[in-house]
Amino acid sequence: MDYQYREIEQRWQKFWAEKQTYRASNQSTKPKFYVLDMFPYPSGSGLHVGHPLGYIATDIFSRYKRLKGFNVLHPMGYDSFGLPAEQYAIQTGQHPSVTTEANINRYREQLDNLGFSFDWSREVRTSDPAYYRWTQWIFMQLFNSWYNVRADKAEPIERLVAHFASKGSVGVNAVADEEVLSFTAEEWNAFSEEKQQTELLKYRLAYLKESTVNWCPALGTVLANDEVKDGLSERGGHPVVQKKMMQWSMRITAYADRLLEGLDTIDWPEPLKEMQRNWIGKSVGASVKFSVDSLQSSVSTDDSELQTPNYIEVFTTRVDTIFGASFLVLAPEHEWVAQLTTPEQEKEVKAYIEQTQKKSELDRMADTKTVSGAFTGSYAKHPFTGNPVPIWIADYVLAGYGTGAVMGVPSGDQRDWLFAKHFKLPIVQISDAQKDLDQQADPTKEGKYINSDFINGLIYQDAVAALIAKLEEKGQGKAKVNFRLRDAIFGRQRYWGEPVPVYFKNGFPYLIDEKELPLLLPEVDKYLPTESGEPPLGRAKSWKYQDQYEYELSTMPGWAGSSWYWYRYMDAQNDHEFASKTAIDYWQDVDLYIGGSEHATGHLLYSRFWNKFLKDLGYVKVEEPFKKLINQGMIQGRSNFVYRLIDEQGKGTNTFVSFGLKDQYKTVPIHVDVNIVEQDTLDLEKFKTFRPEFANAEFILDNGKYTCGHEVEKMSKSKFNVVNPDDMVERYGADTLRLYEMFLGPLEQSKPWNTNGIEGVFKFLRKFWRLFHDEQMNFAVSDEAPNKAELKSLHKIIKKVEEDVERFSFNTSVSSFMICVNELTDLKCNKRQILEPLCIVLSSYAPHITEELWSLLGHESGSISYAAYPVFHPEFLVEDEFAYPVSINGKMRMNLNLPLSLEVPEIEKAVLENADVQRYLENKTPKKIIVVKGRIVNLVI
RNA sequence: GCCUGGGUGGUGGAACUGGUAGACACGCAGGACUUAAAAUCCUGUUCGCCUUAAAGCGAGUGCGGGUUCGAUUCCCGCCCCAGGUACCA
Repeated sequence: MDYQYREIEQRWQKFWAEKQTYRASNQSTKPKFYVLDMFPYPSGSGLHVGHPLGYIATDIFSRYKRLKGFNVLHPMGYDSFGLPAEQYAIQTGQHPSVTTEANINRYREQLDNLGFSFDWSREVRTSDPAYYRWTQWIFMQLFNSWYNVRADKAEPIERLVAHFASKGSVGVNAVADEEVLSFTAEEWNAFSEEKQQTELLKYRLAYLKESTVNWCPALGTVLANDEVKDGLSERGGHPVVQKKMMQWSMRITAYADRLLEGLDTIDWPEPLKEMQRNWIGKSVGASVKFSVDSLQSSVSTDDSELQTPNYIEVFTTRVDTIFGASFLVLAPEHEWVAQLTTPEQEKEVKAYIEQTQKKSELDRMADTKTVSGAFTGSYAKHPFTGNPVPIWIADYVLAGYGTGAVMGVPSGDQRDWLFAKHFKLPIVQISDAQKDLDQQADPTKEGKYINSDFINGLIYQDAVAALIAKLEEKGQGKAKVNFRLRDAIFGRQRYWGEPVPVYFKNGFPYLIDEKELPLLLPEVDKYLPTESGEPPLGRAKSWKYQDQYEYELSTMPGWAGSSWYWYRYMDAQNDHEFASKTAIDYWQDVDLYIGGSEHATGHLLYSRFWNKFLKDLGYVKVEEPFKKLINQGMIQGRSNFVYRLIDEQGKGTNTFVSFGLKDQYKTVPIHVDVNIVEQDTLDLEKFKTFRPEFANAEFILDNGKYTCGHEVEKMSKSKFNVVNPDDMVERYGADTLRLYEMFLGPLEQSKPWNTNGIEGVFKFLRKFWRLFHDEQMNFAVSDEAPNKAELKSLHKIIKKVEEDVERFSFNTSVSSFMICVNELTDLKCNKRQILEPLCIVLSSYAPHITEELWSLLGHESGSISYAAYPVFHPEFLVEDEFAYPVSINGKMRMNLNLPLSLEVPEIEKAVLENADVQRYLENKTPKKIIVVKGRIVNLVI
């Protein structure tokens, strides 16, 4: 029989499903290996050919590890809460669960088509109540926890309450809101419940607080920082504005340091780690107080808590440059600008503030060249010299970072330098190593300090230490670490998400009882906000706790469900816990995680955060959940174009010009469906039916055919460049598609999809199939003993695939398979002792064809999936002769066959005696002869 | 600007620790089989020069330099492409 890929593939897919071949057990004597894919959001458009790239890689790896004797966990599921289903529901009235279900079924069909070895008994869906019940449960743990800095971990809130009740707020070192109260134990115990709850909320890891949020009016919801790109929403590209709202947040900042340090312990791509480092944005420096007399005197208020202090606090990473500070700059939004502005400067300052307010966020970011600012008229006092330092405002200082105020050191910072030049402020040299200060700032840390009072003559480290000590002594500052990372907003004013398991009593949030989980998403009549602007859950009838207390109306953000899902796979059916202790103890962490780099500062950061939290509470074992991570490259689309001739009026005609001739005419390019183009040649008949307007199309051909132009773009329906994996499977089979996607190039690299090369891989599989068959296509395998050449071929591939898979170089394996099959074809090898192990080696890449041949080889009951990977024997690769490349002056001239047993002097002799070598030498004696045994010979004349 | 990758034939790419650059495919050209097509197989294919041919010569891994017997690989300077990021003090 010829290679009937469709029939073979469907039969084995059914076999695997029925026999549950890939079901993993939580108990095994084998070592464990956990291979995870980033689970997909099941979108309405289904999978295109780019989506399975990572899944194919993980599947090859999983299958390989099974052959190597590992107990492999390789699960799949769906991140099924999210915006698109809800937007669709708003438009059609269709319940999101209905569309989601339909999309999932479609995804499943497409995934099954590719022969993945997923353990589907562990499937998870984040929108399933049996799943989100545990997302809600984790939220409750976060609400019930605080971060103890001394222990450097999260602890139950009861421990904090106990501390307050016995010792008051003294001795508490927590990551908390800024404005926490100081109180004694007696005071705490005398607080009303409301006051106690208000105070505790400032410590909880999941907390409700009025904060400035990214509000997206078009989507009617708030967004997390990572969901906003350049002032627009990541989904849909709608404008986002800043707004103050009561919002649920997650105190991820408590974990900033651990999130940063953890990066050094995990095997992730460097760019990804760098992105997380930048996102966390740790700056080590100092905060320094510059006293301002005018501040205190200008304010009079009785409430001591609200009293304006008599200083401006700045954050700097270069406290060593403090003697070069010739001015202070505040953000225009800084809260004391009005109080600092003198009557004479009022007009100027007001005008400047107005001017900056007019600039949009985008303009302000884009325009970094123009120097602007205004003088407030006030002066601060330099903490060491006591000299007056003028206070300015300028929009290059951001209100949201640090303290919203900086000290201007023009000799050390380029922005300060430009500012000083522009406004003619003094530029003071502070180090003997600084150069060309009339040209630019010189931020060097080398050299010794000058013009710097008591640090004169010191080097950088000593100066910083001396300054910090002095600042602390004077109470004018301290060493400080600043983070860019902000707490993550956790509520979304949307319907299709996990309800927050919280109700309100007297305006204070309380958790529902754990026994009442899951808190089910209620039915609503419409998926829109209420008339009064409440989130959609406000429409639900009798949506009240114990029929009297209002539930929280926001739902959780998309990242909630994906921040712990890898644990659910370990024990997906558990009704009592999110996963049992035994399961977590066994599987521990993810050994290999593959997915896109777009999740760098979202999912991958939140997941690490929740994981660390769960570890603090003792629920999980490891500090980092994903040991090794690989970003697969994006598969871009490759669009094809036809060129429509346009007439004098510039109107499109009915004639289309082939690519090679288009420059001779006036034409416009039009996207054409890549599925009616082969090797860039257009199928003219199919084109006429592509769109009704093309029915009578005429063509100007080039060499009798119509050649299309092409361009690399994002794969999308509107560009007609979407290639569906189902079509590929139909035409070439899943094994071919799997091999081809790997053959395309290195996994991490982004590349355009191009179907052109797939034939080569298809041919390879058929050639492989023919090794097992005679001329009449009857299965024919001999039991003859293999010869040396055959064994060499086999053992080369055994070794190569082992090495390639371990370093995720899947593309080179495919080439090597081709070489191996080409060699065996030339040797006319049909020997069982060669072909049987070869089948095993290839089975992780092409599971269907190898499974079929495996059964034809007589393994009728068992699947090849659990065969043992063949053992590599180096002796079969040993050669006794080697074709030495002989170079003259580094240029390769010839090959010389010599026995490998020869030692260096013998090789030298043999080479020099060779007639061809002599011809090149032209009777000269070489100055030098380099011989590397088994490698090369180089003669220098 | 900064950070991280990367730049190799007509195309995708290979060359893992410095040792025969272009493996393996696609495409293209030519040929075999066939009434024909498909399928399959064979030969050639980095560029340039020379030659009837065999062979030979020269150049060549973004550009310019360096180290080395020998550099796609290491070092210095520059250019370009992709991704990330930003008045972060």
